[in-house]
Amino acid sequence: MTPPAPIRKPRADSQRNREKLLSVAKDAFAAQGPDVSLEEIARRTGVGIGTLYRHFPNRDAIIADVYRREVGQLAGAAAELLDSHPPLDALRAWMRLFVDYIGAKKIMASALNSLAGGTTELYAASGPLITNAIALLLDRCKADGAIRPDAEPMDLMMALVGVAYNTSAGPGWQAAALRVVDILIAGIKQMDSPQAAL
Amino acid sequence: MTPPAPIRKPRADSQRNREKLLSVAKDAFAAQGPDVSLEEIARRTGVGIGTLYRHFPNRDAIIADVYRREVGQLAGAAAELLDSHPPLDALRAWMRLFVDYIGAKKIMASALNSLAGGTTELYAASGPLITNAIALLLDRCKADGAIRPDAEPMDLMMALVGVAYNTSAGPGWQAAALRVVDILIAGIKQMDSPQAAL
DNA sequence: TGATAAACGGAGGGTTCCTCCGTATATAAA
DNA sequence: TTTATATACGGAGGAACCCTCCGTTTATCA
Repeated sequence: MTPPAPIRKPRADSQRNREKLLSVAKDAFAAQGPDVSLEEIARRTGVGIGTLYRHFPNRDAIIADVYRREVGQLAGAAAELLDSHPPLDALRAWMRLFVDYIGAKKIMASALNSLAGGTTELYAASGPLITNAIALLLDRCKADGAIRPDAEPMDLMMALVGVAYNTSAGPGWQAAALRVVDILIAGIKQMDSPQAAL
Repeated sequence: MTPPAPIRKPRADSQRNREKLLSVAKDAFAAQGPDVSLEEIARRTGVGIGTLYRHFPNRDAIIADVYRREVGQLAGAAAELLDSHPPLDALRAWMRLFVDYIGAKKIMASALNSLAGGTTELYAASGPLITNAIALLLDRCKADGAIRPDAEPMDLMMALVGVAYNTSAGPGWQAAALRVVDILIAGIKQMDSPQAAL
């Protein structure tokens, strides 16, 4: 099906530029939110605006690429936590991690948010990663009988995004975020399981 | 302190235009999100861009005004529900209402979200209304012993915004939203109260 | 009916988005 | 090495948008 492999090596300058653009964009987005001027990013990177647009056809594309890796790390943490903690603890720990992580980078929150808004491309890039991570955690918890069997990954995801987004709001947000995580945990516990009484 | 009351009646055309701008803006925001062109709004309204800017010094101002009333209605519903339902039921019903209501108008979600993001003016306009509504509901529930006494209004608010924002995402979002509401309700129930067993 | 404070409208300067295309260069073949 | 060319680069430029400024119009009040 694939036509004979392309003959040429990708040009080195191209790769370099792409890399550097992503790095600059990451900082810019983190510092100024998702509305930074793309021309600004190109300028700071030291390339022409045309170069930026050749690598990333539009703003969403660059956002998606920027935070694909980050989301990957977050998703990876789920498996690690499960290795070292009982399922329910792992779930709680991961949820806190999620809130911290996303809260620190608002772009990601608005990206995850836009799950709804039509910019599906963004979600398509990283949504499944997160969903799978949550699903993994939930499945283990269910296997343990620690949580109700009808809990859906997306349910938690939706709530967490909201919490993460409002993170860093005022003083006390951190405590608030932890409280919400605990409320969610309490809410999905299996009510008639032994642990529920805790 | 106030200087002698102004002598002139406000001009009729001014009020008319302001009203019409708000109405058009409301539809435009609902249909296209918070990034609609203000010139477009002025155009559709049939006034010059200058007129729009005289009435609303910037985009945030117009958003704030547009959704101030809506939020007011939502807040009012809390009291009504409390009149006709037991506290916990009222709370659940109101939360569902919140999700539906905000979900239908993305602007409001992103406005509420921006609670965090620095655009505090937006939140200042309507945030307290919502917070008070939730506080009222929670207080009644606490008085009944139906929920844990440490539940904070903002906690629920944060989670709800996330759910609302992702509302209308894919098929099944509605069911998902209801599930999350129930998870939250379960999470804030007073565990050792009589109702908890339900 | 006039005077005038108030409101209107839109031109215009600045910024950003994204496209297009002539120029430069890294790669591969000679 | 040299040459040919596919590939990438850079930035000018048209369109849309933001918001300001100010000359013109008009609703109010005497």
